[in-house]
Amino acid sequence: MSGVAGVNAVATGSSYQRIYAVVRRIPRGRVTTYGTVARLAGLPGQARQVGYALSALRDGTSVPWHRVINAQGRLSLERAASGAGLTQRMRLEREGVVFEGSRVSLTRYGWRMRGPTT
DNA sequence: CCACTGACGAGTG
DNA sequence: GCACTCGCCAGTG
Repeated sequence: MSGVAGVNAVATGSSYQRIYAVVRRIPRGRVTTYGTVARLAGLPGQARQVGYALSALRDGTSVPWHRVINAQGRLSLERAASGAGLTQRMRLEREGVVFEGSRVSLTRYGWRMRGPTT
């Protein structure tokens, strides 16, 4: 089971738990970028690590991973052949998030809006 | 130890 | 909007 280190790291003091803790704080109907999660988790500049941590999650997790998208406002999983991107989009739309084509307006749905005032 | 890859980000042309 | 480069960290061969 050492597929991916940290899957069970929930019991240890890994950075993973910090990342999950931040993701759990994302309000419903709102989205956040990997970079933001990384920064709030105390791992500035390690957006990649966030994606790595989220990839370790499995079905049935209590972490709302679908609210985490990339800085382009697009789903990093949209390219995934597993079809996970569709699941993510479906869950977001169900929370009221509207897609503009294949993109979400971070200015409007981004958590902790730092964009210009609409 | 080195090379490659990966749910990323920011900068440049 | 798209393609390319560099930076970051961890896992794997």
